[in-house]
Amino acid sequence: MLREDVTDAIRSAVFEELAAVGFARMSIEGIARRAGVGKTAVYRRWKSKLALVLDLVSAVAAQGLPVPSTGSLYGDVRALLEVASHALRHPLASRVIPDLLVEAARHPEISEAIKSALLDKEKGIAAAVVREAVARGELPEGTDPDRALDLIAGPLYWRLVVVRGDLPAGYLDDLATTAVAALTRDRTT
Amino acid sequence: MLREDVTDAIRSAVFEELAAVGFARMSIEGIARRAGVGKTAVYRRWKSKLALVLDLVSAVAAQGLPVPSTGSLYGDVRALLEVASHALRHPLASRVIPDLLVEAARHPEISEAIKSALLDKEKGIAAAVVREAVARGELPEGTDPDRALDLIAGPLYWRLVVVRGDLPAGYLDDLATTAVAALTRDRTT
DNA sequence: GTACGTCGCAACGCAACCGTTTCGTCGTGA
DNA sequence: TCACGACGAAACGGTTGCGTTGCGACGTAC
Repeated sequence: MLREDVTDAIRSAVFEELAAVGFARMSIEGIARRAGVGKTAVYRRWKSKLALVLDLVSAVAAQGLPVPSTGSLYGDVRALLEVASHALRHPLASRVIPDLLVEAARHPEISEAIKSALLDKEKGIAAAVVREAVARGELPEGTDPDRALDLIAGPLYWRLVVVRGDLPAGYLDDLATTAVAALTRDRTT
Repeated sequence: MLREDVTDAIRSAVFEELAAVGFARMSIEGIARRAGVGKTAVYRRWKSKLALVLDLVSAVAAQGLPVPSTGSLYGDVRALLEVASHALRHPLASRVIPDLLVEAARHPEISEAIKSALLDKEKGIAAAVVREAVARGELPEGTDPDRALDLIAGPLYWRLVVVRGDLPAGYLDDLATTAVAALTRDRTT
């Protein structure tokens, strides 16, 4: 019977190592060292570096993302931004997420895992938020949820991850207001 | 006298290698191999992998970014999106840029280089576009150019780089219209 | 035509990591 | 009490890249 505390230590080490050096530089030896564990213990559980990371991603996926339902489009969007901004400012996650997104361009398995663990769920959430807003009459029928996600998540990701700028007080409120206005506005001209 | 054709071959190889395997996995041996050149030729010119990349980035920076001046805010924004979408869909640049942006989080020198070669220039362009729009009366005084850049570049970067989705016909027009509307709208409530 | 510097190539010793195997220890279940 | 299996540690041979060195070939400037 594999010891669960060892398994947990390895999982944490993978996360930390991923944040520290990135997927490309991450090594099994480094993970075992960080976890205070023999390489044997790692290889007994996973067969490769890739398998370790895929396991980590699907573990994150399993815990799911909260689906906001505040009763208003603004409230839902604001809640989405709140959650996303926390993730993108988490000291470890803020390094791991962009790193894996970039690696996904080179590894189909990572791409697939990230897609089903994160992007598809976000798309689903956006779709749900849009659907409810349409039902409430806040948005016109036929509103494109993918475009909605671009407008909601894009500016935040750009600022926090790409530019790595700060988040002034009230900025999330402003982004939410802006996104709602952009979605509400008739897409004419 | 160093042979210029060799220098050029190395520079190209760095760019291609960066796109193929990323900064983390890139090796001097791989670059020399790809350039069809001895390691000696590389070390005679640059002292490390980092120096090679910094040189590449500042070479890109030197050629500068076009500053749009179409006479209207929409025209300028649309032109910005056009240029950015080309860069982010270029088969090599679309891999190199996100990779270096992520590496920048780990290497202050890369961060600094990218910042002065790309981000600061983009901010400058956004500032110029906003300034002219204010002068024309299209935007209110005190419009935040950083926020403007978030709203213009964020959705596009999210779609092309993060989600790696497609770009439907008319999408850039729509993004430009949306961004202009978001900027124009009085930022109340 | 001679001298110099760059060229590609190959080899150097060193370090890190690969994935595997062996070993002695320890904890648990039968 | 005993057997079994997971544990950490260490070593294995092999691969890759490091940064350096020595080599003979080539080309150009003087």
